[in-house]
Amino acid sequence: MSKYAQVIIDISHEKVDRPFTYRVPAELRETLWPGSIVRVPFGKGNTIRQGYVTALLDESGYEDDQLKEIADAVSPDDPKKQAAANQVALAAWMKQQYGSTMSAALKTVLTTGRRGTGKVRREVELTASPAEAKEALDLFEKKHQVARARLLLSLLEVPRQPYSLVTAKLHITPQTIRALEDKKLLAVRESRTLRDPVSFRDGEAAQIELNADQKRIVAEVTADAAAGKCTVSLIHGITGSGKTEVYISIIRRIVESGKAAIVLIPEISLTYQTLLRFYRYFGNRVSVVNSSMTEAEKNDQFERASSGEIDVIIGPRSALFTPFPRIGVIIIDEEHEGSYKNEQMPKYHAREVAIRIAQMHGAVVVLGSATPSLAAYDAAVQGQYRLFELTKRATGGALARVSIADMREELRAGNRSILSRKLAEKLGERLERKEQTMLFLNRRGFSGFVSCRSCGYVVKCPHCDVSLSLHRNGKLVCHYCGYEQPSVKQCPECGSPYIAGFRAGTEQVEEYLCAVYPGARILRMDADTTRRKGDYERILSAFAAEEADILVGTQMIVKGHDFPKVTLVGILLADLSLHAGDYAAAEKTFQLLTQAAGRAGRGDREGEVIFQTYQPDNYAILHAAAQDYRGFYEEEILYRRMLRYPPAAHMLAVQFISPSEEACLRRAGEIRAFLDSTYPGALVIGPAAGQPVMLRDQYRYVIYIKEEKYDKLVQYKNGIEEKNEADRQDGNNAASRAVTTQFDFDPVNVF
DNA sequence: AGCACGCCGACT
DNA sequence: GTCGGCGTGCTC
Repeated sequence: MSKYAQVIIDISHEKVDRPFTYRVPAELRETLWPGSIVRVPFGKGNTIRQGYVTALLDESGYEDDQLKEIADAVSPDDPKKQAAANQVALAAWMKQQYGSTMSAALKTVLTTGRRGTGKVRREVELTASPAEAKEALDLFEKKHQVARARLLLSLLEVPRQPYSLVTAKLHITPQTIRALEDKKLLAVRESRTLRDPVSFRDGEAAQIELNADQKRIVAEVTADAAAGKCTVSLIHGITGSGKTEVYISIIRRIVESGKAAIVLIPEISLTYQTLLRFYRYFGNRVSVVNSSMTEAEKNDQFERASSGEIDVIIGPRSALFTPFPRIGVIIIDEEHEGSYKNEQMPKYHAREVAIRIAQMHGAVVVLGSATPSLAAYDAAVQGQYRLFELTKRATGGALARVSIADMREELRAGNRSILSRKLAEKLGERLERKEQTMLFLNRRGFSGFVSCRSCGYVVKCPHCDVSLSLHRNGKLVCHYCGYEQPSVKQCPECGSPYIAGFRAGTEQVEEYLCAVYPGARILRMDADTTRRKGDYERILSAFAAEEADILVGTQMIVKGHDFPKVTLVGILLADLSLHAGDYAAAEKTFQLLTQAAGRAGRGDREGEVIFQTYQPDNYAILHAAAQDYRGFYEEEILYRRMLRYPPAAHMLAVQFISPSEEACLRRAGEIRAFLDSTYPGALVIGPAAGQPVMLRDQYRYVIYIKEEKYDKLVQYKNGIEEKNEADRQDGNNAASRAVTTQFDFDPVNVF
């Protein structure tokens, strides 16, 4: 019905990345909708270009003769085009929901080479011989043709360069490239092939045996899917309870009904074994994307998906945007993982976007985890998601025995070493019995909190109830509100002088172990020892092959492989992740401890787990030791409700980034004042310094807003965007131009 | 991204 | 002067 349409032109350039208003011809008024692909005249020459309708309007705000008319619409029943249009509508939603530019949202959603016929990779290649090129270069320099000379000189150094790099970094216009192309000095190459990343195949269509609990989940989820109900199901299943079999069974039914499936897995966690399982059931109808693939390779998989060549895609976060014509189910494995939150600009959460996509396609969403995120579990408890519990190990076998070692007592007894007496004793036994041990240092989120080694007291922010972080300047700082106080010399609780920041490194642990157990074979795994590609797999498979007795590492040892010979797992300092200085520290700790505990006793022998801690009464540690998720949830949700942290409320981080600290801080203050005066009811915190305050020569400050309703936060975000725009128009506000604003809804990492 | 316009040095 | 190339700005 609408007479006007907002159209984003299909040109991937920031300068034209804004909606343009066009008149809608009468014959298209019924068929256009947001997300339609149209062809429009654009620019001085009125060249016909593809565009995406983002909104329909009744009023344009322009005179009719100022506007051009849409030429035509791309056939809306072409499934490929429809998939692309869906992606654009999704991008529009993400822009609104997460506060990014439309170009960033489109870039995320559409990936590269979206032109159908695909200019996947354009490269400029020097075709002339060096002698010819030098001759031409001399000529250009003599004629003061600086752009041509610059390009040729650069190509003499690196003969083959990406087209985009040449135009962007070298400031070369396409005309210059074309001119040199005409002179036969260079050529523009385009490459595009569809590769299949899967190099193995076996046609074995194995049968899956499901127990009653698993069958129930499959039946209920597929019934929802068949009925077109867009439900979200959370499978809370302990390690080894057979979640993958459930996923595969659900996908099989969905695929039989002619729809596609997306399986999200955390970055790097896809093991070869899991992949093999999927291939066994879906053969060449399944594909993978991962971070080690090139853009072109990933794009090929997306192409295969949109043309109906495959039904199932497995991949990280970004696999969400696979342009299947009809999606039936989206599965998110290890749903609690932090890598589902995008840290780039639109800072979206895969869970939320998956639900949105499912609504667009009439699909179901399945979340699975042994330690669900509080957000997902709370939604399930509230009745927004279906909740399924898998409490039995499908393979049988008992859970490990967990005990807690009180490090305060060790200090009292004069033991100042890294290992408690109990862990040292058990470790000795394992070495004697030729069994393996994993020692785990949960440094994730470690931010230098200060605690008392005598009584376990931790210095916290009086306003935010999170641990204060010790900074280089000796001050204790809150990550949320910026509160500062000098460090303490004596424990305010018990008066002990043994109060200090922790220094913790896997290297020190390794050295210590070498000294105490000279005969033991020790492997270390952390960021240092896994620099190069393949290091990660190599260390884990060496340990699996029993080439070492002890594996010391950070959280990266918690995931992946099964080690049947591991009968002892020691968490060296459970407190480390407990005081990360963000509200989710207890949740992350519970997850890490539970997963680490799950590493012990995967074989036929019973496993043992020891948590070392200065806070043996902490609820996250106690519930993890008891392997009681529900108990942990009940207690943690109270804390979140009390302090209005997600998921009890929502939080928006407004981040300010600028090369000038003064401008950055001033802008943060201005926005804070703007929020206080425009939205008097809003709970605004900060500004606080980013962590670290300077990154890549840019200063970073942040303010937080807490609010019950997510929609309210979106309103505040829109308000800030409008103010930025208004200040920019005024031109007299330097801060609004020199300072970039970014939004992060329900942040998972401190900024 | 691609097109027009205006500026600037080189040469009839 | 004018020719031609390069940078800049604009595109509903």
